[in-house]
Amino acid sequence: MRATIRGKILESARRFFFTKGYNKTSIQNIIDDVEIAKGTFYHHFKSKEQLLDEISDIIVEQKVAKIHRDLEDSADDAFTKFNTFVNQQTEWKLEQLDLLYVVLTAMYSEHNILFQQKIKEKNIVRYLPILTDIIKQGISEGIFDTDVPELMAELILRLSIFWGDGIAEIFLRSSNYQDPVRLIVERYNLLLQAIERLLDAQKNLLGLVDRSVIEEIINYIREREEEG
Amino acid sequence: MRATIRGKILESARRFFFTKGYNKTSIQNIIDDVEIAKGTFYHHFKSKEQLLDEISDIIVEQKVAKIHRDLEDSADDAFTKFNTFVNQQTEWKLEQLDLLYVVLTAMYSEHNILFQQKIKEKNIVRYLPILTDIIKQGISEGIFDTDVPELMAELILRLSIFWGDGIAEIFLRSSNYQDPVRLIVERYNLLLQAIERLLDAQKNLLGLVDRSVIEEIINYIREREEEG
DNA sequence: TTAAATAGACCGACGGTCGGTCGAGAAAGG
DNA sequence: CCTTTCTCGACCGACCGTCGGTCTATTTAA
Repeated sequence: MRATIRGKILESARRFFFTKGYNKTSIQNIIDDVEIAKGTFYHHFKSKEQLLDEISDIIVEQKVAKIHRDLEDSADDAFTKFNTFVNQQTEWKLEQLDLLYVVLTAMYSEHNILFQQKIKEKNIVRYLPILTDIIKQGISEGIFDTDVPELMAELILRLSIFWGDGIAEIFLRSSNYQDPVRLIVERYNLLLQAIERLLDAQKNLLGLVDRSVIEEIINYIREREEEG
Repeated sequence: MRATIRGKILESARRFFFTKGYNKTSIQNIIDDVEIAKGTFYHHFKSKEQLLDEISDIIVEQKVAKIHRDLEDSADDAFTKFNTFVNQQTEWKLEQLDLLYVVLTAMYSEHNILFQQKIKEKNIVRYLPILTDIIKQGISEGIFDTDVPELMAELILRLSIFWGDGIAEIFLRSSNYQDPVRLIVERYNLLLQAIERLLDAQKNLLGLVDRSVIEEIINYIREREEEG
């Protein structure tokens, strides 16, 4: 599949979007990289934005597929499932630590807002049923309490995503802060505490943050910055 | 101020951004409208983005100034101040009902994501100290409870803003829903309930939603849509 | 006289279009 | 069964209009 022209375009564009940003990536960049002509590109994609849509779809679908794999046939209680759900979000960051700084920089630049937004929207749509199920299970197990599980799931998703923006900003400007690790841990913990309160959770969700993980990431970013 | 070329440019651009969107508004549109030449524009603004920055500044500052006026020298308790703070956000919508549909459509189109984001960021920065003060007052009055008032204020702001996106979407697609008013009231109330839980509020913040207000807005939008 | 303001021709880069080439495989003819 | 003809669509790249932005000349006002 990746051997086809279409696949090569997607692959190349994805790399460009993640390193240069969507706006800053020109169709010319992509066709030079894949070594095809303008017309060939527009034979396969009707517009630059269609390309963006397909790529953001692929990214979200890959993540969702992994969550489903992690959760399927699980006999875990809602509390454990919730942790699986949360941890899955940070796993990628560690696996791809060498890419994280570049990706975060590109993702949160002004040239990538559309890409960012597409992924956010798709994340909400795809994660919503998963989180809703977990919350409903938690209600029936008596550890969560809310009248509107689906709406509350959406609220928590939106909060987490938008809150994540603030955390990413600290990552990116970590050299501007005295103790970025503390700030991030503080923020991360507050999010968990907030979710606890929102779900009226009977079990403690806190203590999930692995401080050393955040230190590792920050140190990595610091090194990268020193290198230039 | 509005008689100067600079003021006219800002005024014209603001109108274009709110009706056509930032991306779709060309410098040519603006200079044709104000009847000046390219060079004149670039004498006053170094880039299109600087224009966007100034306009989003103006918008946010106007709203913040009004909140400050509403809250200054107030002897109200935190609960009342919180209501003032919340209501201020919906007042504008009613005052400018004739513009609301156009503005919402433009604001939430893909051609205006940057504008949207700039305003959101500036909203957070400028509202944060105001909300923080209210929460701190509430803590000292014993009606709110949180260890980190400032962080919690930021979290609530981010949540409200991102949640507002979801509500705006329903407004815009209200003809697709059986009962958009119910959906919006439901969502609005959930936000208030969420804030209550986040602040561990001792007083009830609910019941603040004026259902008739939302009905009025929806009906107005419906009429507009029927007109074409 | 000089500095600020205004003008508009001009530039390169961009996303997107369009007429056209060309080779593989189906269809038709022997 | 082989050969010729025809059809299809992947691929090409010159070209277009639009855009944000620059530059230099001219006007205006202090």
